[in-house]
Amino acid sequence: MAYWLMKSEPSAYSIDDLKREGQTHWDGIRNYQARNYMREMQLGDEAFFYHSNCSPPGIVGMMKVIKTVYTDHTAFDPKDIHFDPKSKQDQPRWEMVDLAYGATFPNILSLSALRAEPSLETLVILRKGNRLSITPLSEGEWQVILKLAS
DNA sequence: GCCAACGTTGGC
DNA sequence: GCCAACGTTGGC
Repeated sequence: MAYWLMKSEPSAYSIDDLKREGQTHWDGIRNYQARNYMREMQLGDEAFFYHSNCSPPGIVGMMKVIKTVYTDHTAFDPKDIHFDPKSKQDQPRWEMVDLAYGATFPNILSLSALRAEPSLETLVILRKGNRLSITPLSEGEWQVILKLAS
């Protein structure tokens, strides 16, 4: 089973939103590498929910993959903020997965705390300027994150 | 295929 | 608001 890191701006969609709704479509991903990672996601995989572009940024909880990748229909909707005219009905360019709420950490695992952990120095989110909104985690990384979060 | 221009992300 | 990083686009 794999572990992932998935970012969202809480002003757009937060862990509290997910907790209230129980599950969600992870739509709006418009980055090829992130999409390709979603294609690798398997049922039962776990994902850490990272709040970005907020104060403080950090990992706030966990989710579980409950539906593997399928067409992101929001790309077809001209009124949707993530509309992409290059994604055609007969040849969709973008995809999404479904995730279920798992847990909210008792304390946010802040970016600064993650940075202070030497064993996480290669964690992709910590690389300055990295735009990837979805990244796979190595076993060493997710184990340390779980330990720090408990 | 190169590369400059441009847009987005996201921490600070 | 600033700015570094970096993905995307398009001319050639």
